[in-house]
Amino acid sequence: MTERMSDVRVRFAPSPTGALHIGGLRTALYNYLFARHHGGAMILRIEDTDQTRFVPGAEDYIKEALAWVGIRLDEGPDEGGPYGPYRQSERKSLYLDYALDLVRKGHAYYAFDTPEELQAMRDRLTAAGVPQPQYNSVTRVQMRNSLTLPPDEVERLLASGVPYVIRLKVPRKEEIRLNDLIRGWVLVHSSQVDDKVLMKSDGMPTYHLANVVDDHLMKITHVIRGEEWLPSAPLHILLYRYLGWEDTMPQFAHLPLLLKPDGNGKLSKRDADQMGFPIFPLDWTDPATGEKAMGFREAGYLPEALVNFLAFLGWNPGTEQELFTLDDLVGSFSLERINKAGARFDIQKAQWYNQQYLRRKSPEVLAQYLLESLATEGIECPREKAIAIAGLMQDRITFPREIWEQGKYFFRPPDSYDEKVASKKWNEDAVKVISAFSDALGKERLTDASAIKATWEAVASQLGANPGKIMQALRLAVTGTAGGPDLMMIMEIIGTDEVRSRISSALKTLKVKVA
RNA sequence: GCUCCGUUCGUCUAGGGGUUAGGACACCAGAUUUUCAUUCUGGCAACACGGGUUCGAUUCCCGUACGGAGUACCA
Repeated sequence: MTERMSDVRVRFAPSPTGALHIGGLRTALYNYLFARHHGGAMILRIEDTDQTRFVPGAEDYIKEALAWVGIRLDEGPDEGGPYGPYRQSERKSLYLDYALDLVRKGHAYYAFDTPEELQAMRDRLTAAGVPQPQYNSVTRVQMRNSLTLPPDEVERLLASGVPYVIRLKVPRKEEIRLNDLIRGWVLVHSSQVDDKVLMKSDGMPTYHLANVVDDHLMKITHVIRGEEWLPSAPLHILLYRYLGWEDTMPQFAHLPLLLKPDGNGKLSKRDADQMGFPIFPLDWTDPATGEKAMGFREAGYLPEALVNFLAFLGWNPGTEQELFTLDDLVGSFSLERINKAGARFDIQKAQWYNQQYLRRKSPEVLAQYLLESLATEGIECPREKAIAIAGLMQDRITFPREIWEQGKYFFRPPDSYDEKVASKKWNEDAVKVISAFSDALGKERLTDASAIKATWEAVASQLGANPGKIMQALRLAVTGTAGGPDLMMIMEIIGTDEVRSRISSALKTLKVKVA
């Protein structure tokens, strides 16, 4: 199954126009899972045919994001491979021949219309009541192209170097069928498809041509991409047919979209900003505007949690198992179990996954996160101590940084005290026992939690108090807060001298409530 | 508008002609914990609507509604 080599070849083909969207990451993930499950190849192809939208750094960002979540590439711009280059801009010279081949066969034609002329056509038709004017089998006869112009005029224009595009000549009446692996048979009438531009006037191919040519040349067997491509899939079918590649055409699988958490529509950066969660895998700063966006990595999400969460947005194994590592997913994945309907993005589920994977980490690994937080705070801490703290905090946190955020008292005396607890628990009894406890600590040199606990209980019972009842007051004095891990362990870690100093401060600061 | 795609608890989903419609997240309650968190137990909560087909439909078919995508010399 997973180890067998096969001829399955899939590709993830993003456009380097900015940070990789989380939906794009999921598409990459599904491609990867499918490839690995079948022992096939995973290819990265950069689709940078739009020079106006190119964003420096975007390609590196994409690669780093894929690497972060554990998606390994078999072929790509960096990996190389037998079908390179893997950047479309570097394949530019390839595409024109295929477009010309289509022209020769009568399936494509030159069009010389200027943007103004196109706009005029649309305006005219809109005014005449056509809601969405298209350049197609009926309108092309009124435009300036090699189907309407005399041949010698076409020759002259081509030779004169005026800008032109090559358009696909879509038949007027034809049914185009597509057997989508997720949706089944999809039927589209060719009258709904317009004469798409194949070659732009700058000499670059459009997505449609480049995509089909490259998928064919790279021997792609399965095209797994977002549902937004479904409407143009019939066009691609036509292209394969006219290019003579229908026999080896890849199979298509159009993935359901990731939707906004509430409301409706595609998940967007704006939603993420408003609701305070990331939408990009890694932090991203737009080089043009300087605008920053938060990443899942920097927000404290573990890659295995993101992967598990993303995989389950639109796919499930059909069992009740919820936790899947990347390798588990590779083993269980199948296109048949992908849903048809779009999935709302629920960040709470992502947080739950994060918690689960955080629990599974060793305290040693978690301590590393703590040490990083401490370094930025300028606090030094022995590794052993960090490990002990990480172990205590492990199952009460959702993000690694919370070890520090919720456990500052391990390193600093409280700068304030929880008022609710103070007013409820800081009473004469408590003060009496806590002072006596502090004195007792001063006489002995206790270094472990159980000895400290024994002392606490002894002092309390000597004074006729219930050690449990006034424990909260002690916790308040030592940590300033109401919650946290076992107090005795906390005191062991910070040491009894520090405990005594904190008790003394608390005794001075906190007022005893007069009954 | 038009074309295509979709619709099971609030969310992610399982299921599938006869089920007490299952799980997870979230939420609520109880237990445990000196506290918080964890953990455990329990609870709330769904087949969009209308027609068919059928002994029987949430499941199949057709409509309707609602939602999504596409409709560029962007991908």
